[in-house]
Amino acid sequence: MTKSETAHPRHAGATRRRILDAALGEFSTHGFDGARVDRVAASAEVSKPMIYSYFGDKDALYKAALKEAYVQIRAGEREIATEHMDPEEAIRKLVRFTMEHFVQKPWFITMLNTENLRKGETVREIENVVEIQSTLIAQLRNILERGAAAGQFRTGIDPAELYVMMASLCFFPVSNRHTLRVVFEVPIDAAWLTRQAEEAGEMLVRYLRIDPGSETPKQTN
Amino acid sequence: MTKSETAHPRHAGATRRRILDAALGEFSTHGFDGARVDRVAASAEVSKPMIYSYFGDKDALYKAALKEAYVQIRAGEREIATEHMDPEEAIRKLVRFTMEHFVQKPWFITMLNTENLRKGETVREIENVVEIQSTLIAQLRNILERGAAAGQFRTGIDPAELYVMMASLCFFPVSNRHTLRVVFEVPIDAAWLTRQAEEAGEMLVRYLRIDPGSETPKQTN
Amino acid sequence: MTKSETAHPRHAGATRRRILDAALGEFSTHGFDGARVDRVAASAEVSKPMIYSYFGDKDALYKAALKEAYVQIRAGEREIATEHMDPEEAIRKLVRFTMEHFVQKPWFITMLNTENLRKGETVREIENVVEIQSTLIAQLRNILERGAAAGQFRTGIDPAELYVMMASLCFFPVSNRHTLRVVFEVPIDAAWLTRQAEEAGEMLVRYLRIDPGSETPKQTN
Amino acid sequence: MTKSETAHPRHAGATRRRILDAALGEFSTHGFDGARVDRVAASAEVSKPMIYSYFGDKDALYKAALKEAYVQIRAGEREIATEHMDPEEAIRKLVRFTMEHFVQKPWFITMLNTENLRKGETVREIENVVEIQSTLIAQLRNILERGAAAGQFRTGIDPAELYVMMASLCFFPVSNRHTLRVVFEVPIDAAWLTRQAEEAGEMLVRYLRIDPGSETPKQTN
DNA sequence: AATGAATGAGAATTCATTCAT
DNA sequence: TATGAATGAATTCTCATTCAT
Repeated sequence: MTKSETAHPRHAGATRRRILDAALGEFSTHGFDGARVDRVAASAEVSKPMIYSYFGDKDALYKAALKEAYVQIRAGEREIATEHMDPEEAIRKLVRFTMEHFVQKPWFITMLNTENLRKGETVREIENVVEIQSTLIAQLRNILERGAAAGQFRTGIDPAELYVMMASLCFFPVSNRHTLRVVFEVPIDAAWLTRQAEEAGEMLVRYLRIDPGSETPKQTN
Repeated sequence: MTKSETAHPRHAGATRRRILDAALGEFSTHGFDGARVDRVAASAEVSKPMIYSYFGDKDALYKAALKEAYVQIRAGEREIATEHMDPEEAIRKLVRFTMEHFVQKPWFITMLNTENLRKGETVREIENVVEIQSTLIAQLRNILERGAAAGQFRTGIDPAELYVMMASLCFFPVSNRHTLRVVFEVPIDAAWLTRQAEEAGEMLVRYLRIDPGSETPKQTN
Repeated sequence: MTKSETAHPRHAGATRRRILDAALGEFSTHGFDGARVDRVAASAEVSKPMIYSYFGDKDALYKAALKEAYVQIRAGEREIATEHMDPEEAIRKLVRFTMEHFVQKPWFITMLNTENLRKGETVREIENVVEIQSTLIAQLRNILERGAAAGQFRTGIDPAELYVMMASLCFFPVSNRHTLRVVFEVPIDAAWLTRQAEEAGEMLVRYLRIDPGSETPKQTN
Repeated sequence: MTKSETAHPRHAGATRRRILDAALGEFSTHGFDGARVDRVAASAEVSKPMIYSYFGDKDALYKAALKEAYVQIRAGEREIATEHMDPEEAIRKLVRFTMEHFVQKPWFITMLNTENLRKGETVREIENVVEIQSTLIAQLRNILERGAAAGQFRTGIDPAELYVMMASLCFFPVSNRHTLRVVFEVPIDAAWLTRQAEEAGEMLVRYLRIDPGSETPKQTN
């Protein structure tokens, strides 16, 4: 279905980049079916045939844009350094960072939503997806280990699951801000989200901390 | 249902229902732009002109489906009764319930994502949306008050914000299960989600509990 | 690739017919790749979507037109009756008829040429092609048998092969009239073709007649 | 080759040849409208602008390819020598040769079909087409004269018309082999065509031979 | 002489929507 | 109330052709 994204290895320069950026903007704004190749062309200031020449077809363009979304996000993630911070502080920092990331790069969230609506059909086809995996998980593992070693954190916490929790707390309010605003009249803006990130940090830290009374969380079920 | 805002309020009954159900299925499966009026007609076993006669146009059909999504979800929420439970246990129950809700009615999540991609343009137009607002928030308020009164929970927690946190923890792993599965190789299935709900409950309870050492969360930033 | 030509069993009437006739005209005039769906629509006086609704896609339309070409030709062939004629005369009549057929229905020749350029990919897909097989072969078989019984014709002649010879002699000068006219300055017109048919009849008859001197044709190879 | 009528007569040599061969292959395989300049370029291993530089445009390229088809075919025809053969044998040899020619150079047949679909618009424009006229006609004239002089053949046979008959018998089964195979289940392969050529030779010879009984063919119509 | 990059003008196909009955 | 038939306006994708170097 989708042609290779390396169909034109000779094409290198700026044109491909411009198309890719425009495509990322278009797909993240309108979803796959709502995206228009015409608009990508206009926005990239190239003719439509160039898009087909560089990328093959709409599916392939989408695939390239999706991969680009991951690549850009992961590139940003590589910036934060938490290795030498106090574990609790490191967790809070990661949450803040994640929230900011989602707020400042809203296309990432919409790309993920779009791709999940498509049941992940396209991510699956991206080679090396696993390799571009979040570095946050690695950082979380490190923090968890250091926190446990220092007697601050519980043991047995899976970093991937913790990552999902952290991402959840940041993703949802950003992703759903429009409906939340209307339906619950929650005034979601930058300040609200910043505050939410702090609370999420607090929540995660409390979740990780060794319970003064009992080492194992009591099961009330 | 109160007097409907649809174009042809004269229509009622089973046909309208079938169309609405079909539309909800279609929009939630394919998003707004990916949805096909033909498929709605086929799935509802009516002719296309009927849809136009009953609902006006695709936008109006979408609006009706979106409202229906909220209505159905809220109807489900009215079932849970937590008023007489232990506050901690009530929180856990609410989380479990929310997760199950999202898992069993996946169309709700995709409708919300679709609507947020559209920047909430349509929810805004739905009359009485605020009225169909989650009863969960009311329940949370009650639980928080009872917990605080009992000396178990901290005070000053906004129920709406707590609701967002709870929803976040349940929504994200379900909504993003396809990409999470591929990118992080997290084996998201029913069992995983159930476990995640338990952990989310634990997390929320710990977040709410009065901290033995310090009443107010320390700000390390 | 090609959708079923019975996609719209409810569509019956004149519209389908008009499209089919227009398509036959278009494909036979321009070949498959030169044919334009727009022109078919204009010529049939319907909108393009109707064509897609009735036939599926260009391939399927072509398939229907090709089948129609065979059907129409075979229908014409059913008219000639040679059963009770003198065998030699019957042969001559068949040749004359075939030539006239090709001259008066030139779309048949171009459809065959078009289909052969496509290596018969599409005829192969037409159900019951063999059944719409030329009735001429049956007639030839009958004539050959009667001629042989009457001691006029040689035996051992394969009717299909004889049919190919007869068709060859009529097909080629019509099919290639434009190039023949230019390259060999042969003035191919109705009269010329009529005369050619007479000569072809003579040729076939002489080919079939029992050789006065030797029963078996001498092999000089 | 005499001074070419192509747009850029300055070009010559191997590159032009490669393009021409590629074009002949492309046009004969796909027809005019189905032919792709890209494929010609790829197959000739030159860039597309080269093609335009050498030949002008697609029409001109087609024209050159068509002329080339005739030139190559006529070049082949010059090889056979029948001047000193027994007239009957010469006829048989010519038929065999023609059939082989068509079988081994199938691009000729498809080029002719393509050009006839275009109503000979392009042959007409080729300068000197008449000069590259089949040498077979000259040979046939010679054979007919010798045969008549020897009392073997009838007189009054037009060599051009005889050529058309001979060509018909060889052209049609090759040109239409795909449809014949499917529709009449005639197993057309090399052996079948060879046999057909023998029968065609027999047919032509019988057609030409002086009829012992009646000199002039009887007209029964 | 040669080509990588680029595009205008189509061409097939789709889809929300309406007409006629 | 109900629908089979029909279409205008896109939308994706292609292709002959040219530009710039």
